[in-house]
Amino acid sequence: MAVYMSIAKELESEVLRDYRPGDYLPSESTLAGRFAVNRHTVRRAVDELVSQGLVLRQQGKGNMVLSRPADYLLHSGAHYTANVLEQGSLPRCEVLQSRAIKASERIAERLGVSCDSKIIHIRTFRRTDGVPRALIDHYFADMSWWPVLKHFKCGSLHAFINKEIGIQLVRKQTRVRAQIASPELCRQLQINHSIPVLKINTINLIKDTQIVAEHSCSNTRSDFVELVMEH
Amino acid sequence: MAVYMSIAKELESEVLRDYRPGDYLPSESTLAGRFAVNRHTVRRAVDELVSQGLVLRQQGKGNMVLSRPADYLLHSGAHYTANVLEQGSLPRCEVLQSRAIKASERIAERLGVSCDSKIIHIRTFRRTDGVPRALIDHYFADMSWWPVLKHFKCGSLHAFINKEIGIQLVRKQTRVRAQIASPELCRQLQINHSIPVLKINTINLIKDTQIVAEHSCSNTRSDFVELVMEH
DNA sequence: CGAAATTTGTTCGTATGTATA
DNA sequence: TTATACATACGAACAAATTTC
Repeated sequence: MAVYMSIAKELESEVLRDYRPGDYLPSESTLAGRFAVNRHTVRRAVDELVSQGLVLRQQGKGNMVLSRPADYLLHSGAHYTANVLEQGSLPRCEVLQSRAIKASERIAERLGVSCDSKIIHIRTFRRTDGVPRALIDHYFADMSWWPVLKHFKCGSLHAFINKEIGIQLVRKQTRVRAQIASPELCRQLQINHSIPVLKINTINLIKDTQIVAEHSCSNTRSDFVELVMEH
Repeated sequence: MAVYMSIAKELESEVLRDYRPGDYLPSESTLAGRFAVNRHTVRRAVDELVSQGLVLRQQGKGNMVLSRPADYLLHSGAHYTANVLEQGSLPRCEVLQSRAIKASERIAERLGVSCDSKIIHIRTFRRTDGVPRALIDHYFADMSWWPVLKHFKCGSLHAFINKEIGIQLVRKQTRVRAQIASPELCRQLQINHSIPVLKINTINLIKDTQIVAEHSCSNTRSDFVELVMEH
């Protein structure tokens, strides 16, 4: 095995055993001295920890140990299980943004409206137990809902629509993919860049019709969440 | 901007414009000559493409351009979409391993059998267009299927069961989560460690009964797969 | 089949730049 | 301002995997 790999493994086990989130590793020069290798070799080892999401590099400052990444959490069996159908219907969420916008090409296609049509965009944020869990963009095709929807502040969005507009939404399609989180999303979800996010896109119809009423796009951190579908 | 970054961007645009999946980049030495930098610098640039999932490093062989990765594909709308229902039913897969084993605690629970029961384990591997796509472990509760199942070599597993045993399997439950790929999985799926894998677990019943016949666990590379569910 | 050439992978050494304390 | 720590870049050498002859 390459020298840097064995150093990486040693550092990893030390970090897991002796360090707490927020602690700093010894400087790269110090580690190079300790392992009697060139600093490049230590850097390559630390690279491994960084790509595992265990450590954050900060120029001029040091290499900080992060809170436990995906792998460790998932094996703890303590993660949260979410039903894919519940997007938009969960009671606990807060509105980050609520506005009328012009539909982008992609959104317009999904909603089945013409490009540059005015649509409603509501961005919500969900946490459970104080932990940021998901950031969801909801798009609604029918601008006549705006006077009502703009007053939605928190709670269950679909329940709000049902109560205030008298319309029930049903899921037509769900698309799921996974990506590494963008820097912006990392900040918002308070995760390390190495933790994947589940991108869950839905299309919702007005019940008993084929009319597309809503398109939602969620970014859900994958380190605590497992999607469940009963067929 | 760092030199390696500008080289990375130049290479990225060239790859997207002039290369097709399976093509090889010029050797690192050649690129170093062309850009008049040290080979380390070119390597660092190629690292960027690798971590984007655009290029695959192969020692002794070269740096291969992969089929379009997440970002590009997702925006082009041209990426591969997989229906979550098709796990086990797709025609193209090869068997890596086929054996009778004792059920682990976790698997036994999912299959609804007692711990240490003998069960069937079949590991299959799926590629499309020559690109590794998923590695799937299938577990079957009924050992009486073994004399038949051990002869399954390739094709569609569920079609094989239907034909040879006369039993149709239907999906009961699907669970999806995302993780960073383990080093072993990286090798098998030929992906970089920074690309997440979708872990898709299913429970399948014998049609028209509540008997659990199969539990499958797939590891699917997420850089060009999107799961689609029609409700 | 085996040796040589090619290509990527690792490690050292050295130097300089940039961010932070 | 100075010292520390990480970031980038060059050069050299050898190892390991693959292809070519």
